[in-house]
Amino acid sequence: MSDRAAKGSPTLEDVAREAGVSRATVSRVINGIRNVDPSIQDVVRRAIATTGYVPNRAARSLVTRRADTVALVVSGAGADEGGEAGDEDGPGTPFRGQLLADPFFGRISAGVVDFLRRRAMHPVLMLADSTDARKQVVSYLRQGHADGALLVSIHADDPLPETLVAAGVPCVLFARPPRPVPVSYVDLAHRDGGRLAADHLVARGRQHIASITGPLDVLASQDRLAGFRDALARHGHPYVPCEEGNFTLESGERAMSALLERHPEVDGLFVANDLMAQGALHVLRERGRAVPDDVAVVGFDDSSAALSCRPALTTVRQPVEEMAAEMTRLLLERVDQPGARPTSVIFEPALVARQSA
Amino acid sequence: MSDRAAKGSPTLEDVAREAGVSRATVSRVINGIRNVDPSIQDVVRRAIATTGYVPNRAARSLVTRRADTVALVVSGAGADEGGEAGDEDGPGTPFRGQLLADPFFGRISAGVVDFLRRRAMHPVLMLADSTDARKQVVSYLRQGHADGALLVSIHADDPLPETLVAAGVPCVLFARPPRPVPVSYVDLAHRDGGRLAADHLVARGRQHIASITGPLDVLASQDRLAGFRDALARHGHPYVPCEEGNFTLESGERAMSALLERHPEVDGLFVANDLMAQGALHVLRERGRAVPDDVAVVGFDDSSAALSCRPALTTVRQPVEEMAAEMTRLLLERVDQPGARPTSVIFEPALVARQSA
DNA sequence: GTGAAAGCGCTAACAC
DNA sequence: GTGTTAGCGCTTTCAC
Repeated sequence: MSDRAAKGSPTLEDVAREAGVSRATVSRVINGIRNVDPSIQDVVRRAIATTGYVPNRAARSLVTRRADTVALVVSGAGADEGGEAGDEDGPGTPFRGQLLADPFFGRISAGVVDFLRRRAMHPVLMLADSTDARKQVVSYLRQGHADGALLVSIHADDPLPETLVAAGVPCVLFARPPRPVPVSYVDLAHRDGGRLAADHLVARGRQHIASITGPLDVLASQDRLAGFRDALARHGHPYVPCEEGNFTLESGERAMSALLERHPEVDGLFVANDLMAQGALHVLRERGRAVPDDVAVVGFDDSSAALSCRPALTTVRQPVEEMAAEMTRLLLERVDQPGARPTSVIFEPALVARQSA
Repeated sequence: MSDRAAKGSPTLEDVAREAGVSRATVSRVINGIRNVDPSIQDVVRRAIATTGYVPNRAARSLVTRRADTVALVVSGAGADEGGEAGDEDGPGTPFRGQLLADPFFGRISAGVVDFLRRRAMHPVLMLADSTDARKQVVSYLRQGHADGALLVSIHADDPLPETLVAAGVPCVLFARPPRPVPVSYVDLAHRDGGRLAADHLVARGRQHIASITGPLDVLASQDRLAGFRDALARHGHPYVPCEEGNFTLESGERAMSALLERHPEVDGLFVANDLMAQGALHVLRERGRAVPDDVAVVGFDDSSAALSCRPALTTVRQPVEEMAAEMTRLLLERVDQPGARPTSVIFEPALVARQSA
């Protein structure tokens, strides 16, 4: 209601004068410090209301040395082209927006935003997809505009985690870093996810089980496959035909075609993410293989793609929003106690049974 | 490299001492103000390098009264449940993350981030999906943490545009507000989009043309339909069977079923967004109607859904990233000259021909 | 062309 | 329990 465009918004001083107390007292009331007489609290609160006072963040930050803001950094390697973020905008179109347009990242943001706003905080969105952009991120953080960084790394060879840690910036990663870095992270028990998929396919009576994996230089892909293989071995399946994809729909189609060529007998399939699974479904339909009757398909992520497929995808759910919330909690904790040693929190996946398997 | 965790990072004072000049001079060099002897500039720059100085944003903001940050606000009405943001996470699951997980919103973020970072700025992400959250947004902006707001409104009855304008917060909307508000916005020429779809279907020789519309309380839906109808009328089609959806996949399926029931003769279809079109495709396939031979389908948006469909969707492309970039440009302009009167910038859609029509 | 000095609005010792 | 006071690090007149 009050006019922000006016000469100047009211300051602590104004409120203090109005209330007939000192700035310090007003400050105490605002910051919820006890030691203030209830009746005076009332007077102050009334003065705040009548003046329309709003604290100035810059002034506060200057003295508290806190921005009360965190950065949400989506980070790739030198070039572009997303991995898990492989929601392509067109064949061969290395579209810049790719990373952010990925619903997977959207789920992360959702978890972060939802957690932060309870603390009246909000994330600053940053894209670090080039050397330059990475420098910008570091400089931005060093300027103190944010108290720390939530880092979602797309590429295995992303240098940002190390850079940030070296610069002394508090940060928490969304997944275990490929190279060991003394930093906190949240992650999924990807192996367990693979096991879940294997158990489900076996329970469905599948005999010829194969997999379309993610890029094998990504830890998550390796782990999903390893868990899947181990569980199958335990069920008496010593060998799992595999085809490597890169998390995009097109790569799922390619991998499915290749797999069908080499192993036409396949009747059970684990695909390392939903988007590739959707591609696999396309190819199976073209080839006249019924899903789930001829081939049972299990995806991974439980993304929106899983729901928009027909048949709807049975898939391994990552609790991405919860993971993101926990990542945020860890960061805030770390900002409060910069000394503490890094921790990790691992989440369990769950199988979501739909029509495809 | 320098240790941020150390006692305190270097200040202007430190640099000044190192360079043997005054704070003012260092400040001038940093802010690129002339009137500084080139040789002294060099000395200062060297001092900056050796001290590892980084300006403190809070201190700067305090005196410039600029945050050099903008807010990107995704705003719904009281409850949740997205319109254009209808990328549902499950039938009947009013998932909070919905809005942010929508690739449409992702494209907007991408455009915004991409534009801002050239100015070394980054957006603060805020979700305003409840009365409380809306208050938080206003308060946050009034605290001066951001210089203005980019507003992406999902619902027709969103009160935020008016609130923000009334509070004197510079802002720019992503689409024309339903109720007249003196505020700048960018938008698409939705009517032209409808016309594009109509012309294309007619050119493909379709005789029985129908439409699945978006929610008709949304201006964009109305305009897309109006443009579509007008163009068809010009081609001698006086009547267009319609079914209303709500931008979700499921609603597309429902609408398609209803349409097929009432108008089995349909051979051409315009769907107001790609996600509903994907749903329509599912139903058509179930019913044994070949696309595009039996029924030609044109979508809207050119989202990732259009590419993940089979057949791939012919659709009307919105240049969302460019629109978002322009929206950002308008906001920055407005922040610089708060007096200027509002403007609007309307973008033209383009037909992207793929397999479905 | 450069320096000195006055704040920006707030918090946090420290006195009382 | 409350007021006084000293800055936080920066920009920006205003002298020189």
